[in-house]
Amino acid sequence: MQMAPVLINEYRKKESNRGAWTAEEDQKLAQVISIHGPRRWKCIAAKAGLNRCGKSCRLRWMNYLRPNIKRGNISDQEEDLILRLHKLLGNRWSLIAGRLPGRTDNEIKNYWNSHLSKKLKQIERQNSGLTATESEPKNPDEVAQVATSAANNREEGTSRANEDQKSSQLMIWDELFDRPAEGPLNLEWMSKFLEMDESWFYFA
DNA sequence: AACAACCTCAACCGCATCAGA
DNA sequence: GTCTGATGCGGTTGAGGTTGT
Repeated sequence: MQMAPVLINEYRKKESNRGAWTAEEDQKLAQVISIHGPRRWKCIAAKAGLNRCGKSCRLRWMNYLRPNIKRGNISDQEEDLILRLHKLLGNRWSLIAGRLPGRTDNEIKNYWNSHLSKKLKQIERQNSGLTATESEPKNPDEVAQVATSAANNREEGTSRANEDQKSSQLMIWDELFDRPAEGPLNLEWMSKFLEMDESWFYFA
């Protein structure tokens, strides 16, 4: 039996709450998760008395209520990292988010779609306006390097001690990132990269 | 002030994968 | 081996806010 779209929507509305979460719902959800832990989302939704599906509860927790969620603007360093990781991993947002503590895959995906994809397109357009020789990348990282040069420049204001520490860490960092450009992606390298401790990504 | 166009981001959807029965 | 429910992921949508005319 085929339902008209409007009827389907009405039916769904009666089934469960949809749309933005209220503070009350957040509170109920957080309370139940604090007792039972973040699993068995269907049960959690029922226990919290929320007229929401488990999936919706999970998403709300993962993207908003979870502790240590970092909210607010993406820093230059984070943007640099996203660009590099996206170049490496493609649209594997959860993997990228895994290397950015406190950031969610949804947040990074949104940031990419609204900011970075445009930024890259703009850079590509600029490059296409140059001569063939000028526009030819010096190495495969060029696009990301151009996009992040401003961020790197801003780092000049940091203290000397931090600079020394950064430069040594960046050498290793760059070595890791440069390696795949030399040839096909190396699985050993990839797994090494993905297992790296989060602290590698923050030089503060 | 009013409207349109654009932007941002929370939330939803469908599909794939995993784990347990 | 198969089924089923739970979970995770990436793509997409749409409401609300902002900016431009």
